[in-house]
Amino acid sequence: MIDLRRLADDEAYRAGAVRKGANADAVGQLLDLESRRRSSQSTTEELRARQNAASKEIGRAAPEDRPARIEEAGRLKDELATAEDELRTLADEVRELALTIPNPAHESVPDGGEDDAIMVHEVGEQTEAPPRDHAEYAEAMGFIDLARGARTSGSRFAYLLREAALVELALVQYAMRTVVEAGFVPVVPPTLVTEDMMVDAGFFPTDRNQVYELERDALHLVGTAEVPLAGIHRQERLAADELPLRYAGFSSCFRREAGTYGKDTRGIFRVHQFDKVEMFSYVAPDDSWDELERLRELQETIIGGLGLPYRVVNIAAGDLGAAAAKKYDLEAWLPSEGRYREITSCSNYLDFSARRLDCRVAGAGFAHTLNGTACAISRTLVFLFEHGQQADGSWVVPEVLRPWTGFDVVEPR
RNA sequence: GGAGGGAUGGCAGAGCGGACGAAUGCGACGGUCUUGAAAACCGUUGGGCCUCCGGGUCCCGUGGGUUCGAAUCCCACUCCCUCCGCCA
Repeated sequence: MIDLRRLADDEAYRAGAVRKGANADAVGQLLDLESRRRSSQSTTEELRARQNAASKEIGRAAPEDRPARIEEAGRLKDELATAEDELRTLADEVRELALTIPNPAHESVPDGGEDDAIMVHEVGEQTEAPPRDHAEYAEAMGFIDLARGARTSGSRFAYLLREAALVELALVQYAMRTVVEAGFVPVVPPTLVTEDMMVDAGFFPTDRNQVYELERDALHLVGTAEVPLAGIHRQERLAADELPLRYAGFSSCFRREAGTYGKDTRGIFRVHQFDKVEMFSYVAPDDSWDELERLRELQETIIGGLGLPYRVVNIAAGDLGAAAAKKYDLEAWLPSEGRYREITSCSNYLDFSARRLDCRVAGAGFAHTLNGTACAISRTLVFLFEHGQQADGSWVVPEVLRPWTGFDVVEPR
């Protein structure tokens, strides 16, 4: 949720919102509504004060004086009801509009859209395309079965089989261990959440059509563990000395991928269901920019540790999600496409999400929240399938995963 | 799925239409006393929002309702506990 007071007072903040794609007219309309709401609140509270005082006097008054006083208080009550209706209407309008205003981009975020990200740095070599892309190779190896996945659940669902299923589990262990050693509390969170939780975590109303909904039970399948991790300290007051609080959630993730028809249709690059280890930090307001760099470094440790070449990019304002003030993507090199593709990302939400979550730091306003991917398993497998392919068709397991897989190489089939 | 019981301040727990933002105890903080500590005694001790900075307002699980007035009465919902059934 946008900081309305700051939106009114701070020109740079307002400009940051517009850089993110907020409609300047909508911002103006919102500020106007909010100022009317405030004045309506003052009027209403003044009326209520009079009504409260009148009622209290009745309790003190002599019995014979009461009827007249009750009548007078009744008149005030009607007047108050009108003012309350007006206030409620204004408050609803403010809230509805405020939810559509994105978190302003930080000054270090470049202008523009998808193609305007700035490269921060690059690690490893851009290798040549392997004989087979990940989809073809993984099907040939019996690692994934897309046809049967489609028969069971429709397009963009896959079976993960044989050694690949074990590698998936190894990736979970590897990512989880790395972040737990960095101080994150391991969590297996709920993956079905309420409507309120979706709103407070910042996904509704903006990303509603990406989310699977269980209408009968009024629950939603999360697209990322970020949602339930954001819920851990919802409506809580955190002590400054217990911060930062860092959590690593392992969960399945469900995404409708509406509007992506025809995009990334091969293999398991983009699927409706996948597993992911997600990092989430609650920090004091002054610490969030340092924390963003820390998340990025951890991601580099994890992706670099797997031996994947990658680069880090600073995402442009127009390509940021509503809640992010800044976002880094780690893009790994995908040999079959001859380009870098997103493998993880991390964002600083500042107090944007915490305001909706009503998560505060005692004496320091709202907490700042950040999140980042530790490892999105299916997506990571795509890269590992391509980079691990050998000339003889065998597939080599990254060294860091071997303690969990129990095998080093898978012979060609 | 069925039947009961419950939800009040950091915690425990009273209050069940009128000076209740809320007794009391514990805890925490400050002070007196003490070489220091404990004990004892005294005092302080939730938060949100608005503000013409005087103050005002809202919060006793949540949302409605009754009333001049609700922690207290009514309705709905949520969560927790106990028992029965079912189940991984």
